Amino acid sequence: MHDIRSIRENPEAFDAALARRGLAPQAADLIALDEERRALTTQVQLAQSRRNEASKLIGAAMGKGDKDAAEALKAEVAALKDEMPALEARADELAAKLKAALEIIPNLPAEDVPDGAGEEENVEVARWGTPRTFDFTPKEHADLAPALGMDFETGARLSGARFTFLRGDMARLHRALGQFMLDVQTREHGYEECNPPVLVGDDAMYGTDKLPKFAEDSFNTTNGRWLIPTSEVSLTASVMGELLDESALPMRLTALTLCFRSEAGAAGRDTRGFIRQHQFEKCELVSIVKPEDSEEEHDRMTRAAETVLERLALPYRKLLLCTGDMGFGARKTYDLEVWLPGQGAYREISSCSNTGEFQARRMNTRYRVAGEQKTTQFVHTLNGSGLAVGRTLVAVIENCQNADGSVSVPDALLPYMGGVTTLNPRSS
RNA sequence: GGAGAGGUGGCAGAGUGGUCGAAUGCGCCGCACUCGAAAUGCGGUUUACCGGCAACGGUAACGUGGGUUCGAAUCCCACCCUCUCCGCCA
Repeated sequence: MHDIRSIRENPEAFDAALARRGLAPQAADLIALDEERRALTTQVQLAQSRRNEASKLIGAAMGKGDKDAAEALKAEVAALKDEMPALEARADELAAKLKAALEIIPNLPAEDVPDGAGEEENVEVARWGTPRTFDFTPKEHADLAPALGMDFETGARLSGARFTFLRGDMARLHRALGQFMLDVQTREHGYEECNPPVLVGDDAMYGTDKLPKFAEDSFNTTNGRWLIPTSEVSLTASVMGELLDESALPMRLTALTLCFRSEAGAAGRDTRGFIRQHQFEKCELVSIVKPEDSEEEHDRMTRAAETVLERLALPYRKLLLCTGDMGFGARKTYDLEVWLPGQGAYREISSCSNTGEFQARRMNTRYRVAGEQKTTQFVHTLNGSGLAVGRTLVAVIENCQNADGSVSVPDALLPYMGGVTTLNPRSS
């Protein structure tokens, strides 16, 4: 959510930033709306002020037993009350209109974000690991994994397309990945392990900028709750509406949860395999920090995600997203893409974003600043995947496959596998 | 799901129609006393919005939303949440 005051103070900068996102200028319209709103607000407040004043006088007059004076004042207030509801309604309407306009405008890109129209213009900033050379033709996971317990048919039969049923060592490997990620983030990077609700109310979704614009991307229950598209929602909104003490920051939270996405806008994309599911697990990282710390925290968080890939010996590259490919709430985003030898391509496995105060404004999450004239300030929030478990499973399968169709368990996961070192094709 | 109690400032906790943004205590900040500290004393200490260069003035907020009233933390209605007991249940 944008601050109308900063738009008012610097409309050119606002429009210029929107232009970098490929959006038309809006500052003039917003400011006009806001001016009208403020004028109305002042009128309403003046009327209220007069009403309050008269009411106090009525009390005083009645105390003195001056009934006539009290009645005269009552008549004056009654007249005032005839015109007030219309003014108030108009002021509320304008405020709602302004809010409706502001809440669907995406965050402004940070200065160092490259301009670009789409993913082709993202900038690769780092590359780690060397893709393995195979002495056989590596298979795609969708071909290899069914024999190892990744049961697409049963998933589809139970729930439809984009659902998968994992069995045996495949299910265990999936679990091992999740546990491993959680352990790395909690033990090595100082994130607090959380186990949040995956069903949340409108406020949590709104606060993390998933509503109102992206309602169709998530599943919504019949009694008005939402299945979280990512535990970014639960973790970030855990501080919704709070006035935090400065000593509570930085707050670093992680959770391994199911995530649910309708994939409404992805019809036909990645329909095969385990890459794009309606339900998947993700180890999420969320940081709540002071504004001056968010840039550095963004790098730290991205490193925390990279660490998991490096421990698993999975080659990856790091992209700085261009303005045209960034998500709605982000002011700057790094994507990590893992190498998939079966597909012969790098595929997104993590996305780490700094939203600045964009979400904090929506959630109304502030902290107390010691010794400042302005005593409260919005926090900055960041979120990142550390990592998406399902896609990591895909990456392990493709990178660690053997000629006989088996998959070797990465060393880092052995402590979690109860003696299983290789996933072997089932005989049936 | 049923019955009862309750939701007030950073925390605890008064307040049942006007002078209440709200007593008191704790916490926090400043000052005094002290070599220093503790204790004690004095003063200060909610947030958002509107107007104003500012000083400051105004409006709103006592779980949320409506209503009654000249006037609501206080009365009425609905909803949400918490606690206790019962029922059910992983």
